[in-house]
Amino acid sequence: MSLKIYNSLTRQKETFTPINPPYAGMYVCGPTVSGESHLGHARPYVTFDVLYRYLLHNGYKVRYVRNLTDAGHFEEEGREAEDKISKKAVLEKLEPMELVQKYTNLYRWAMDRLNNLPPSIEPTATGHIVEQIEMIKKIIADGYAYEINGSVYFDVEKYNTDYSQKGQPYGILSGRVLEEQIESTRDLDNQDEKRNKSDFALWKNAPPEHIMRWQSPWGEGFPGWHIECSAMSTKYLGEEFDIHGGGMDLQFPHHECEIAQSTVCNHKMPARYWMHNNMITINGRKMGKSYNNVIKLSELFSGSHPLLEQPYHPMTIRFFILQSHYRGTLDFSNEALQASEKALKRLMEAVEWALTNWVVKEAQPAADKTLDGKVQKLVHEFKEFTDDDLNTAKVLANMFELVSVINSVKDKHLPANALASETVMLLKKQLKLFVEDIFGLKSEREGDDGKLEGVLQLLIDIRKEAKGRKDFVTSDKIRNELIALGIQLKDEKDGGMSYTIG
RNA sequence: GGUCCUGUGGCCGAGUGGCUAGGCAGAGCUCUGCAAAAGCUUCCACAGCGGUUCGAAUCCGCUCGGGACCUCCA
Repeated sequence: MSLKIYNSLTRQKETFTPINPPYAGMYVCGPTVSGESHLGHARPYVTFDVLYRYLLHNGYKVRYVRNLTDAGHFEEEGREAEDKISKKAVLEKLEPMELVQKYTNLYRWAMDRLNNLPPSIEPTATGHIVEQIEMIKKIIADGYAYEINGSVYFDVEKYNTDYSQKGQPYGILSGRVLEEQIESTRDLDNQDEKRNKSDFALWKNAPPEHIMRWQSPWGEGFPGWHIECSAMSTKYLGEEFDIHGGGMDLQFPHHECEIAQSTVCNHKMPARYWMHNNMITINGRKMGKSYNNVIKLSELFSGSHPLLEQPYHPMTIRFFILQSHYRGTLDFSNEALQASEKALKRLMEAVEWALTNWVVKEAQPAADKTLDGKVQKLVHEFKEFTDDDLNTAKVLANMFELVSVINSVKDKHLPANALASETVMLLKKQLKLFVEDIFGLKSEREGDDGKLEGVLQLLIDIRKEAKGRKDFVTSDKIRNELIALGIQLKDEKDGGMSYTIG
C-alpha cells in the first residue's frame, strides 16, 4: 500500500506519485511575519511537517519550501493602501526589516519548540522582488494583465474565458464559478482602477507613505498578494511540482490566484496535489483577529492569556493536533488540552519504558498467540493509517492500545514471554519510528545535565532505606516534598522506583 | 445573498452500510504500608423527523443547530 492524500483539486483521495521520483517537491504557504504566530498557525506547520517527515521516511528526496511573507499585504484591497508592515512599523517606531526580523525569529523559535523540522528553503518575498517583476512582465506580455496608474492587475475574466476552454476555469480549486462571484462580490472603495471586481493586483503603486517600495517598470511600488508564491514555487520547485499545502482559508482566493498566475506563465497547473488543513476553533469559532480570540504560541507555552488556565507544553500542542485528522476542524479548550497533556505523558512514558527496558530473549515464541497477533496487527496499521491521508488520529488510537500491553508487561500483569521476541522487536522499532521520527513527538522532559537525576537517585536511595526499616514518616516526607516540587515518585512492582517531572 | 462544510457519550475526537476507535473525566475492583502510577471491568453516543435497505452514526430527503469562504487570515 502506498500513500494516498486528499487532493482538494479533484476532491478525492489519490495515490501520491511524484513527477520525478525519487524527488518530491512540496510548497507550503508560510506566515506573514508582521506579527506573532498563533495556535492556528501551528496546525498547517505540524501537519505538513509530519507529511515531510513521512515522505523522507519513504525514501523521497524532498525539497520542502515554506515562504516567509515579509513584504506586507493590504489590510483590505482597494481601501487606503495600508501596508501592514509599514503601518505597524510606524506605530512601533521600528524599521520594517527590524520588525520582520523580530517576528521571523519568534516564528522560528516556535517552530523549533513544536519540533517542526526546518524546511529545505525558506524564501522571503522581499528577496524575490526581481522574480516577481519578471513574472508580472510575462503575464502582461501574454495579455492577461494590464497596467493602470502604476499598478498592474490580473485580468481574471479573460483568463477564465480562455482557460475554461482548456478545462481549467478560474475557480477550479475552490469550486467557485466566476459569474456568480461577480454578482456577489462586495462593493469596495477604489475599485474603479480595475476593469472587473474579480481582478486582483499583481503590483501596486506605492503611495508616498509606504516605506516598503521597489522600483519596477510601472514605477515605485510593491508586489500584490499572491505573486510571491507563484514566483518562488516556480523558482525552487519548477513549473510543475508535487504538493502545494496551506490552510483552508487560503484556498480562495490565494491559491486560486496562484494557479491563474502560474498557469499563464508556465502553461501548466503548478501543483499536482493541493492539500488544505482545516482550522482550529475556539468555542466553535475560528481563531482570527476579527474575533479577538487569538492565542499566540508564546502565550500558549507560557500560559499568559485570559483564556488559558495553565501553560501548555509545545509537545502537548503537537499531540493535540495529531489527535485529530487534519481536514477536520479542531476545537480548542483547556479541558481538551489538559486531556492531551495527560495522554501524551502516558504514551511517552510507556514508549520510553519499552525502548529502554523491554528486553527479550532471542527467538522466543509467543506464549499468547492471540495477543501476539493483535499486537502485530496494531503495529502494521501504523503505516496503513498514515498512508490513508495521514490519519494520525487512528495511529495514535492504536498506540494507546499498545500502551496497555506495554504497561501490563512492565507491571508483570502479563508474562515476559507473552509476545514473541520478533513481535517485541517490531513493536519497539515501529514505535520509535512513528512516535519520534514521523510524528515528531519527544518527551516533554527538558534536557538536564544529569545532576538532577543524580540528586533524585540519592533521594530515591534514602527513601528505599527508610522504607526498608518501615520508617514511613521519612519515606512519605521525601515523596510529599518532591510532589510539592512537581516531581512524582512511583513505587514499581519489583521494588524499584521511578519518577516523573511536571 | 452566493458557495461549501458540519452536528458522535460530561469534554476532545476517529469512524461512510453490519465487526459499535482512542484519549481525558466518572464508577468499581486489583496491586500497594499509604499514595501515585499501572492493569482489569464499567457507565454515558451517534441533532430531530421521514425514507432506502434484511440491516444505517454511516446513503437520500426535510427540519433545526453550528461553522467556513466570498475581505487580511493557518
